[in-house]
Amino acid sequence: MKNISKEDYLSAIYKLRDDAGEIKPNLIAENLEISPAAVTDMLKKLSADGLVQYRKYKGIKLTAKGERFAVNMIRKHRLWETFLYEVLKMPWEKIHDEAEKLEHSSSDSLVDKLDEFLNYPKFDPHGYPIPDKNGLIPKHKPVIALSEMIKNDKGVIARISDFKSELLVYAAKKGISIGQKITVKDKLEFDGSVTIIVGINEVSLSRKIASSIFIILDEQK
Amino acid sequence: MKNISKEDYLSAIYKLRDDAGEIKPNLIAENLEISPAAVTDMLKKLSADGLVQYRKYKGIKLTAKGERFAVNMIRKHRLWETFLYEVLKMPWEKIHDEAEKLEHSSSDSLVDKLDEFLNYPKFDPHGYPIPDKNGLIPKHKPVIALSEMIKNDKGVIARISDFKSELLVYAAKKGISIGQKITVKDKLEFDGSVTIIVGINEVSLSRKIASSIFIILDEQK
DNA sequence: TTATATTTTTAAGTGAGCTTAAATAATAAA
DNA sequence: TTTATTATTTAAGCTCACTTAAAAATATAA
Repeated sequence: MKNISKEDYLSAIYKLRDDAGEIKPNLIAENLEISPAAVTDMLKKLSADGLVQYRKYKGIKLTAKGERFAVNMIRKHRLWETFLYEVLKMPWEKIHDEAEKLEHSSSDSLVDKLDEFLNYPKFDPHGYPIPDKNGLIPKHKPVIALSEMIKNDKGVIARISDFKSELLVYAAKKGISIGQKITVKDKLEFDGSVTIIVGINEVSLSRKIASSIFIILDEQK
Repeated sequence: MKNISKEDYLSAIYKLRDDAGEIKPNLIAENLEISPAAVTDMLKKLSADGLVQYRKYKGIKLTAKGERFAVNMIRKHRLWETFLYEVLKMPWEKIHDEAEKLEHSSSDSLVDKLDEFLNYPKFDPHGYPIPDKNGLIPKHKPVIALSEMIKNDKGVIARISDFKSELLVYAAKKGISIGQKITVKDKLEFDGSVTIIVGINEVSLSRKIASSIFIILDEQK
């Protein structure tokens, strides 16, 4: 496995697949910003390598081997993000793209050393769990998208999608960060936007943004 | 400049060029382990990009722009080596190859942060100088290859070539490391091998190995 | 100086991962 | 169920950094 490109496909499949563990070629194409034809091509190769289960026109699934590769890439990615943020103090919104490159350029043994140096962190700076060297993924308490919460719900911010760095800059500006307590003050059915109280601030967020922020709900009394 | 391959050519030219700053295509080909034809191809592209001065059948030189790129790559390489060795405690002989990959996958701003975190080191673990962010290269006291020393010469080990990891493992086993004091006990003209005293040990080294170890000579009394 | 050897360049071709365009299969709507 | 729409695959072709083999230039030796 010397190939950056295959690694990207496996990570993408892992991250984008549905609850049944399946995914359609188109979704991969959109996500990696390449043509569907390129995806078909690569799926044949990944299938030949025993990394995905692929039959023409059917949903695609990772094999156990493909899953191990994908989890390992995600481990590398999240450890590098943690390092860049916690140790090098790089800006929050830049670490995703840098880690994206580094994950392809570091051996397992290097990443294990990094894990040790960071003292085996369980979550990355965006709140995503970091698989350990055996592929075990730490469990959060269950989270719910902010967009799914209703008026007067309270909770703690657990995860913010790192897909768009814009979002991260915006969130930081509004005082939204992992571990913050929030309360839903209002929700508009009309456009799905929510108003929350975070710290001393009141912040309104569009449905799209709210669906990228995940919350651990407070226990019900 | 998104291209790993061009970066490799520039670093190689920088490292291998002669005292006049020139290099022959063949040397690049040998070093990168590719065909001379591939080198000709790439030289045309590098020349078109204004990175090397190239005319058919003539010696090759870096332009000022090419030099800046090369020095920047070397800065990245040596900072990553320092990090891997000093911080992650990776084995000495592995850091070169890991850094080789990382140097292509890290932005200037990431590497500047790394430099800061490492507290602006001046030399890497093999004793090579680390260019600063402006491309300035720290000066050692002048060094001489161990193979050039004569009987009874004394000095301090300043640099060990990191080209072959085998050499590094061997050197470590013999107690040879940066900063150690040595004395040349004997030198055989016959095969160029030298016997040195390092710490409490007496070690014999072939001419080839001795030519990869560089020494700061003691001041003459 | 001429002959020989070596180095470098040119020419033609390869594989990987992409592209666009056309063909085919699956899905959704009438 | 038929038709229209959308998703996927096939086919042909591109670019990049390489390869091998042959041709041309340069360097070395007789």
